[in-house]
Amino acid sequence: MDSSELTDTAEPPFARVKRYLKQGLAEARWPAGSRMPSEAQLVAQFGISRMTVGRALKELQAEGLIERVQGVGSFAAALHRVSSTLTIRDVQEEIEARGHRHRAQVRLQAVERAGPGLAAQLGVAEAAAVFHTRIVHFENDHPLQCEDRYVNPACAPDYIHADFSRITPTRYLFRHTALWRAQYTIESALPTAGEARLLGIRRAEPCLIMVRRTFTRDAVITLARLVHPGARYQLSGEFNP
Amino acid sequence: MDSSELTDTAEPPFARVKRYLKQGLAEARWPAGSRMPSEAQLVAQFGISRMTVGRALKELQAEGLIERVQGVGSFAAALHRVSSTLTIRDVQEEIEARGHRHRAQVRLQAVERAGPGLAAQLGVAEAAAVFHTRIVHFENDHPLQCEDRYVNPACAPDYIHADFSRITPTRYLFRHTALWRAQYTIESALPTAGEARLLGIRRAEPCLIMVRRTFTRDAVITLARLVHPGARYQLSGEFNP
DNA sequence: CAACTCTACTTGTCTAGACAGGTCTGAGCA
DNA sequence: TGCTCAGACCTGTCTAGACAAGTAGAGTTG
Repeated sequence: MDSSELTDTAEPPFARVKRYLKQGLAEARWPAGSRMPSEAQLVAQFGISRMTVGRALKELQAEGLIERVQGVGSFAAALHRVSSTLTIRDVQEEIEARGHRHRAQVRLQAVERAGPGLAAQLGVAEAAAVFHTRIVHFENDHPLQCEDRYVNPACAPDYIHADFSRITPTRYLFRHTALWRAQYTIESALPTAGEARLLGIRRAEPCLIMVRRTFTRDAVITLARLVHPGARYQLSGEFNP
Repeated sequence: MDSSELTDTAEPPFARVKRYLKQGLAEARWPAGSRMPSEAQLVAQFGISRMTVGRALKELQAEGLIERVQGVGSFAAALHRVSSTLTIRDVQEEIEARGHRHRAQVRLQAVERAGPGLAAQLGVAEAAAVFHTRIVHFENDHPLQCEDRYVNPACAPDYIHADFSRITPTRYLFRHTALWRAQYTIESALPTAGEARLLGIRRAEPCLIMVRRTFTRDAVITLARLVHPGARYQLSGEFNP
């Protein structure tokens, strides 16, 4: 085996340029806000074409590591915000990924008339019919999530007939609607009396609550309130430039 | 003004291809998992070069909308996970972005000896000296965050002399260290007695707690516990493919 | 029937050059 | 002094073609 080919052959040119620049950024060779080498300089330095250098820079820009301004140059980003991708997964998938058993208990599946607040949030007429489900999700027979969900019948007319002990509403809606946009908020609060009962916890136990609204291109699909016992649930993630 | 140039002139070819594919995905013209048009087909359809089509597809892949397999083809992604970028901002920046006033109260700034647990988390020797600060951040004179932070002196030797009523620790560390990686967890829990006192809330009030560790390339910079009163703080975000 | 090979198709990457459009600076002019 | 404008330099985008490498299926061989 030739010892000369450690990173040479395997790594394509654009990746070499990226690695070179990333390393320089990590070592603060180009302090935040300062000017990075121009495309032309990198072309000369690495002996490759401008398209290839451009690709490396474009990807670094997409990762938020540098900022580029047409006509001016590329600059080391002030990493004043650490960002990472927060993935909102289907609760069943999440539980099974941990190697545990998922079970869902349907506590409510009904057609209701929308009150004024709900009608506004779902973008339907007041007193219009909406679907309402309340489902408790268990991880190895411990309640993990209480899912209270309203669905716009215009987007998923058969939602009310689905069997949610077999497929989660999230999965069902992914499969039967064209998702376009989603909004969420995450907060910490106490559960309602009903939620505490369904989750088998005391009313004083703090919960991580996520409220999510998803949209098609021009309508609201669903409004969901997901309540998790604080002691059993946490979001975690990583940032790795 | 010619009415014929609505989207033609302004939109570059690669963006047109992206828009075409995105729209098809949103309309479920290519259901999740199914085969998308190949590069060659798009080249013929749009009359542009393969590099340009490739760019459009590569960006859609980076956005998680499609999956590509060399030698096989491109496929509509099963959007089983809705993901969005969770940005962890400096608390001062966040408050000022809302147009409010930020004030910090330094309650502790000391050198301590690391206990076994802390030493392991910071990657220092047991009983080594570490910096410890506890700061309360106010938004318009309401306590918003209690920040309990340990810092590895090897990464920021002058941290202990900084004036944290003028600059937040987050900002200070961004400026004086080379950030490489960060980890966080978010959970809902009750504050400790001391935290409740500092935040001026009851011990029974749920809090959103973020624990963050940041790293240089080979050492831990800092371990921070950020406690927010649940009633006053929520994370929110959006997902927009 | 099983194993192999060959071929068509796909994505991954690169080149050398081109034009467009934005920014900055300094020279020349009023 | 202050204004304008040309040139230098930068990124943004595109082209036409090339080779590499992976997959799937058809056809061939043992």
